[in-house]
Amino acid sequence: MPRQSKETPTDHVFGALAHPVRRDLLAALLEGPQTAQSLADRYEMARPSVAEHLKVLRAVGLVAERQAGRNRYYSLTPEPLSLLRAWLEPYEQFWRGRVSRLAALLDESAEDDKSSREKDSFHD
Amino acid sequence: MPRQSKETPTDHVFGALAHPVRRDLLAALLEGPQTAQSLADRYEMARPSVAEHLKVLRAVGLVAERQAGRNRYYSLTPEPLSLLRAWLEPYEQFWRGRVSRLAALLDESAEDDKSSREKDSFHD
DNA sequence: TTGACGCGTAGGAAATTTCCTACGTATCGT
DNA sequence: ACGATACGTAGGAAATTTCCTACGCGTCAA
Repeated sequence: MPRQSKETPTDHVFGALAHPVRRDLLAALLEGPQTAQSLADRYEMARPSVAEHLKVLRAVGLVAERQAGRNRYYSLTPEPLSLLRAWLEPYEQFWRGRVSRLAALLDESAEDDKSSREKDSFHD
Repeated sequence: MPRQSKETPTDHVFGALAHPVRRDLLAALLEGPQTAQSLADRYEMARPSVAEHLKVLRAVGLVAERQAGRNRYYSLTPEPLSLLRAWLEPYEQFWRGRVSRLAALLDESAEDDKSSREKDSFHD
């Protein structure tokens, strides 16, 4: 059964980044535009396989192509990664909340717990 | 062929986040600790399947378990997401660089490089 | 033009992932 | 103690992903 047709752009970005080879390709493109062949040589992978991965990256807008004669250069267009940053935000907020709550707890317990020297853990 | 045993913690985090259900589970845990059963009901999925996903999340440290009698509560521990933020950084830097380079280009006409074979310029 | 080269995609085999039911273990209420 | 409940995991079927070779199209250099 197909998963669902209810995928958001963020879902697609996560899907594109899910594969290590695709992340490696993005990292390689940080150095500048490359052809599929040069990328394939670099990763000891057949060119068509690299092309397939690049197609996935292009579908989510992480990569752009520029035709130059019979060569085709792929370049990095990292804008969609902002979706990833946006996805991250609630969790960082959660994390900050947890930390500050923990700090408050430590503060209180430091006042209440002057006599105790043991390393009591409070997560169990 | 198994891909490789050379996976970094960042690779594992990306792998854990690759599946929409697992991202949904994390989102649900933002509201507080939950049992596998309540999460399963919420997503119309069998409990063992949810348990499997939670196992993956736990393996990368995104989720913690707390036993309470015969119930087991899963809670969010988003620290590993900092790896994701770190991964993001070079791309944001790249993006900022591109923007400022474009601004510079608009400001002044640049000199020609020594690329003699072909014209190689940004046509944007 | 012709032949060599770079390219994307089709088609399919192999590996992986996902999700279920069935089971065994531990805990709660009576 | 006893049954009901919550849990994790095993085992396997189905879907998906990944990667290759083979092919056809367009481009460069003569």
